[in-house]
Order: sequence, then C-alpha cells, then structure tokens
Amino acid sequence: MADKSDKSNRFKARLPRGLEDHTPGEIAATRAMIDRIRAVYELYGFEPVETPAIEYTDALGKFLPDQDRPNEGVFSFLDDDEQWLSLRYDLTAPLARYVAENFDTLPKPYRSYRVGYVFRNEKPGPGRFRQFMQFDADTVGSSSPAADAEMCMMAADAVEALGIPRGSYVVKVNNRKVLDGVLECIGLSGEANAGKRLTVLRAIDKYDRLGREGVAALLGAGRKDESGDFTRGAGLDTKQIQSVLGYIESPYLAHGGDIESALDSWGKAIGLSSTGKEGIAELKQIAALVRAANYGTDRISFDSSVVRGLEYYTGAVFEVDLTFSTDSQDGSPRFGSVGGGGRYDGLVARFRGEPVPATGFSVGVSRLLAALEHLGKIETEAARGPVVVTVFDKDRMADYQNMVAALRNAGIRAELYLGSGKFAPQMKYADRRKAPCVVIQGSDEKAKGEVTIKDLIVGAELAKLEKGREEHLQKQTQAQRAVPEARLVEAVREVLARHGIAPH
RNA sequence: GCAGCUGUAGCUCAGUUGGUUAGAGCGCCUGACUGUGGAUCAGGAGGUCGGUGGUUCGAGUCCACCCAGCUGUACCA
Repeated sequence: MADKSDKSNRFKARLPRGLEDHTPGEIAATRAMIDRIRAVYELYGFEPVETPAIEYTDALGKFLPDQDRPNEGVFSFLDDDEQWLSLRYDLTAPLARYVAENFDTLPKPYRSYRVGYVFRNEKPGPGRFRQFMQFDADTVGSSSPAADAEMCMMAADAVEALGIPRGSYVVKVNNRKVLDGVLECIGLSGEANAGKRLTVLRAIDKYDRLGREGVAALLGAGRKDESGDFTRGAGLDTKQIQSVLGYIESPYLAHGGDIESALDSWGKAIGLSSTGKEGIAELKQIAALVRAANYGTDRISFDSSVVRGLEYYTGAVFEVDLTFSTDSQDGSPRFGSVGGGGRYDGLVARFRGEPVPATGFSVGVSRLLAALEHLGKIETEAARGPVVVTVFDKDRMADYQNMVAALRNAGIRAELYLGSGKFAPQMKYADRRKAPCVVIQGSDEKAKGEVTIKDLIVGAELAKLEKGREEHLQKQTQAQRAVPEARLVEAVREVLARHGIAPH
C-alpha cells in the first residue's frame, strides 16, 4: 500500500497516545515485580485465577454504552450478535462475574489473585496509561474487618517486597460509611442530593493536592485553577463547609498515634448517623487488628480524605501512596496512588441476588514501575546478551553452527551472527547485544585447531586504561585468548564466571 | 471537555527588524582498518520548517483557522 517512491504516502509509524512499548529491561523489571508480589500473595494463602480481557459490557458495571457515546472511559465494540463487549477497565468487576458464575464450586471465603492488563479510554498523563497492568488479590465471602485488615497488611508487605523501604510509602485507610455519615450529617442524604454528594466526595479526595483553600472553594461556589479555568463547586453553605473541613482535618494521628481517640474525633462530623457509626466501628476493628500484628502507623495509617473513585466501594477503602514522589520542587510529575482497593459488598450480589461481601486490593504495576523509573530507583537497562559466534568464512557456516550448538547444549545462551556484515560490523553487533564475549575462528585458528574467545567486558575496560603496564598486560591476556576447539565451552564458562554472569 | 503553552533533521535546539540554496551538536550510515566493538579523523544520508488558507514582490518568521503534543483542570463507572 505504501508507495516507496512517494514519501508523503508512506505510513507513519506511530504509537497511539497513552500506550507503551516495553523494552527488554522494562520487561525484566516488570517480571521481577510480578514475581515478588505473587510470592507475598501466595504466602497469605491466595490462589491464582485469571479471566479474559474482554467481557460483556453490562457485566462490567451498570453502565451501557449508547449510540452517541459508546466509549465513555471504556473501550467497547459491538459483537456479531449485536451484544456490546468491552475491554476490562479493572480486574475486580471481572472477578465478581467469575465468582458469581462459579459460586457453587468455589470454597467460601474465596481467596484469589490475578495479574493482567486493563484498559481505560481516558486522557493519559505521567503514570497514567490507556493500557496498564494491575495485580489484584481479593477475598470474596467474608464481611469481617479482619479481611480488610489483612488486605492492608498484605499491601504493605507487597510494597516492601518490591524494595520500597518502610517510611517511603504509606497505606491509607478510610471507610465509605464514614463519608456517607458526614454527608448525612450535613443534610445531603436522599436521591435529590446524589449529584451534590458526588461533588463533595470529589472535593474531599483532592484535599492533599489542593489544600484547605482549594477544597473549601470546591465545596462552595467553585474554584479557578492556575490556567484560569473555572470548576463549579458543590454550593454548600458556610456551616456545611466548616463541618466537612472539620472532618477532613480531624487529627487522625494525634497524641502518639492513639488511633482510638483519633477515630473518635472523626465521629464528631457524623452526628447521629448510624451508617457513620458503623464505619467508625469497622475502622476501629481494623486498627486493632493491624496494631496487634505490629503494623504501626508508619505502614498503615488512617486518613479521612481518602475516597477512591470507583463507585462500587461500600465500606473500607485503602490507598497506597509513595511518600518520596513529591519531593522535587518544580517540574516533577505527580504519579498518584500506586495501589488501592476496598470493600465492595454489592458487586457479586448484582449477579446473585443474595448478599456476597467482598474486599480486595490492587497494585498498579505499570504506574509503580513508571514512578520508580522516573525516580531512578529501578534498573531498566537491558541485561547481558548471549555469546555471539562470529562468521569468518561463509563456507564454514556449519562449523560455526556447531559451536553455537555446543554452547547451547552446555546451557549457555549463544547465537550465530546472521547478518551480512564483515568482521568489524559483527563486533559492533556483539557490543550492542551486550554479549559477554564473542567466539572467533578464522583460517589461522582453524589451521591450528583452535578458537579465539574475546571477552568484550574486559576488552572495554582495556580500552579505558591509560597507564599501568602490569594491569594492562594482565587484562590483555584475559581479553582475548586462543584455546583448542575442544575447550570452547570451558573457556566461555570461564569468561562468564569471571563476570558473575549466569549462563542463561 | 475547558484553559494555557509549544510545534524547524531520528534526538536536543539555532535561525537576526519578513530577503536568495534552512543550519549546528548528538545519533545513524560509509571509509581510513582485505581478521577485532567502545577512541580519533574524513565523508554521506536525512527537512513540502505540524497542516490549510491569507497578507506580501517575497513567509520558517506576520494573521486566521485546523491538527498534534505538553501542562493544569474536569472526568476516571
């Protein structure tokens, strides 16, 4: 289709925004993260289960795309049979579908984990992608706060297993019932106030970013941002605003981390709301369980401004924030939370018609990787490549292929140079592949029944040396030496061992 | 979606008050080196200056609209 003679007709190779290609180094880092998270989840007794990336749209939520806006946030398409399908936007809704569909055969409470890509059709940004990886664990069939407490502790363990030191992250806990109680207390209950409640919750959620002034503006008439754009507020009166701010700013860590009394102070904002009281009681139980297991407030803390966006949360909600991500002054992007979750008692019930309590937690693998990469706290450089066997005489390809086979049979990653270049380009290729060494056999070596092994790592050091004759000479003998053909594997192993490189 | 800023080579950017043939560094390719990568030197390829229309004798430069990117904000079930 593309016409080579006319460049303007040539297709432009380009990636849709919000999507990412992954380099070998990033893939290796992602794998390592997955392995570590999995080890923690399995230690807690969770078992794997995975579901497809595509579900019926109505299984993902109550929302159904219409003709005008079939892709509001979710990638959707019409199947042959006129039914709407969607790419999953999280791993929780599909799990609810799976549990509901296999309810009778699963042990209850059902504990399972899964990792995979999810898709959101939203505006991308730093740490925000349209395809990204999540790693979830869920407990379905337990309404006990112990299940929620376990999620928080496991979240902390998982984050630490990823090499993020204690003090550099925090698991923040809140409860939707408390928030509902606060709203009830300022007279925002009932169907008529549904829209206003959402606006208030969104405002509360922004407290750590916008601060008191910004949230007060959003709760009242509205707020103008730094670009001059105006956001309409919730239209609360002064007394209501004071009440909400009082709740957000209640001292949740006051007096040496006395969580009991701190949570009591949240209670002032919920008045007589029974829902609110329930929420406070649940939080107190979670706090007690977590403390009994010796997780201090440096790991698991309580934060009245945590809301979480997803509408399906019904009780406890958690969020994991990196505490070192906001420390650079000007141009540092905000990455947001790197994990979250909570209690979603209504999600499975939607399919079953009977109450099925559930709670879960999700690590945002892609965002966490992006954040760590941005902070320079993770290695995403490509690892060492394979040993490269170079080609001198094209007539003797079979010989070279045999050398490669001998190395592979010994469990050493090796490849034959398959390009068309002469010798120098082959060296350059091996350099780019990060090959630890190359194997060379030209006519000289062949005549003597030898092969030359060149250590590219020592060779690189050699090039940097300026003085030190002794060291230079020693390196030179290491850098390149000829050995009998029969000792090829042995000599290559020596090179790998010298640099501590695993053969495969 | 709304607002602000920005679009010149693969990347980072120069480009004088509009003036002939649009430059540099890095990277890439080739060669010096018919058997040795990272160094040095020489050469080469690579641009409808984001797009369209307008003002002008003349536009990379000025104007309008469109598109894209970035940032903020909203949305994020």
